[in-house]
Amino acid sequence: MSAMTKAGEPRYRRIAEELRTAIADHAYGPGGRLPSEEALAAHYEVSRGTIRQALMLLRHDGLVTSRRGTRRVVLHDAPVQDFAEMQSFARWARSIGETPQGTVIRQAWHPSNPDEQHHLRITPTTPVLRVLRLRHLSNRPAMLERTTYPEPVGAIVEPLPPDTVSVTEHLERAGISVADAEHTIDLIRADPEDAEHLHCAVGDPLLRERRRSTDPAGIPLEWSEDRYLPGSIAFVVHNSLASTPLTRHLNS
Amino acid sequence: MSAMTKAGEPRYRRIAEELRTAIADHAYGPGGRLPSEEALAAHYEVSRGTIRQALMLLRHDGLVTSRRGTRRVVLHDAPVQDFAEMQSFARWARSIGETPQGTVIRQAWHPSNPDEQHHLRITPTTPVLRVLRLRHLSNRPAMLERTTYPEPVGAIVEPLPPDTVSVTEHLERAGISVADAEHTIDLIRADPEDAEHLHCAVGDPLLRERRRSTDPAGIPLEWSEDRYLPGSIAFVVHNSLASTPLTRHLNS
DNA sequence: CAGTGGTCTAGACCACGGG
DNA sequence: CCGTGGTCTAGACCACTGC
Repeated sequence: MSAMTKAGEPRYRRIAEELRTAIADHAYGPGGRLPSEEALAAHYEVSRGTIRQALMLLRHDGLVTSRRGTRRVVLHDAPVQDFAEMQSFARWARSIGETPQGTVIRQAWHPSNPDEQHHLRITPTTPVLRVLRLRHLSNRPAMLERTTYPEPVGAIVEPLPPDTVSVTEHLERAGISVADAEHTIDLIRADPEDAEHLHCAVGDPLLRERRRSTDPAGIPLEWSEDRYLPGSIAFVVHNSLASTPLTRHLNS
Repeated sequence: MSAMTKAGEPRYRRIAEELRTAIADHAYGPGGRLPSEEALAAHYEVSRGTIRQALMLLRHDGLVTSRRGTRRVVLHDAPVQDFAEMQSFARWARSIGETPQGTVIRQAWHPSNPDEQHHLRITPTTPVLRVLRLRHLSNRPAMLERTTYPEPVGAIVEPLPPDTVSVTEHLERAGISVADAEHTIDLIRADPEDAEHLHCAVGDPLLRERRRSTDPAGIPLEWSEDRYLPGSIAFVVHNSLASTPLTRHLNS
């Protein structure tokens, strides 16, 4: 929504946007049927292939079904949350009407440990920047973030003011953008450090999200372990036969 | 791996499978570069479009990168877990070498409550089948599952023996298959019923997964709330600019 | 049976990366 | 500058759904 449709955007993305809006405006459903691909192609004056690309986006977002033989069916209303919002705590907070804050508690360069070497795919000799950051949601502590950056990214993060609200947005301005991320979600107990900063008791349960982000070339940009106070957050995943990004693992 | 390449499978899927195997055999990387689309098209004797469909699959699984201007780069080794395994507790358990078990504790038809009506998209008058099921992993209690089925599915589930290991597989045999699912993951405290069956204390933290599954036409097949003992499980999500199924929500 | 989405082809041009 | 992937076209045939 908002931002005028950018001219530089590929045609199929703009069409997907229009369809999203139409669906959000209940032009078809839910439960309603979309026009056929043929009809959409005629309407937008593009080839069927382009329409299919647009529909693929809606499909992966769980907005419409797709079955051979039948018109596409509109599912529930749009969740409308994008990659940028998942990637950035600050952006997410703003999108739900909360005020994000961040405070760096500790930050220093260290020789990387084996765990970091594995996740960031670096060699043992390389130093990394470790940052401990407390995140607030509208003045209440919500999450404690332990992030490790490899050298080039760390060099950009290090000089930022300790109360920087969005590190991600600074990195983007520096030309560093995230293309992929892998998240592991489980439950953990607060250690003394967690307890101190999140104002909870040692041993209290926390929701843990470990995350590795990579750039478009597949080079790791950060390895982070975030611990959320319970009650403040839930993670929502959509998956389908078409794309299955969610897996279940034994905690080891 | 294993199963002979089915002839009925579309060409691009078979190619994706071959590429997966090649990657798993470290034919290129990790860090290595895939042949160009042009070269792959020539090798498999298909058009570039078909190759791109195959590569799209690997892309969504986070197996390879893709950037204009450069060859695709192989990322980490294959996670190899598919939709079927995420959808079925029994299949997942077997895939990690554990023995799954299930016991129905309670099962009965009820008039649907507003929550169920919303998630299953049914009218207030429709009855639903509520099932309380305890899941074991190699003889240890691992998860307590509260599932609600709408009428047609419930009618199939009801007569199953209480110790049925895989309900999903029975449904498939009856021609009912899941195409989409939405999962919400958060943290919750054990209530007396949880505590009794999971052999934990009331108030102990549990990892909760709420799930709605729908069939290819978008019709809800089940609404379930699963509570896992901590330490036994983690959820892993992969997302990218290309597809973002993961979102973060305020718990309300 | 007609209509629809799934697969596939053989081209084309462009935007970007890296030498 | 060249090679690469990203976008797009205009066709074709098939598999399936639902009448």
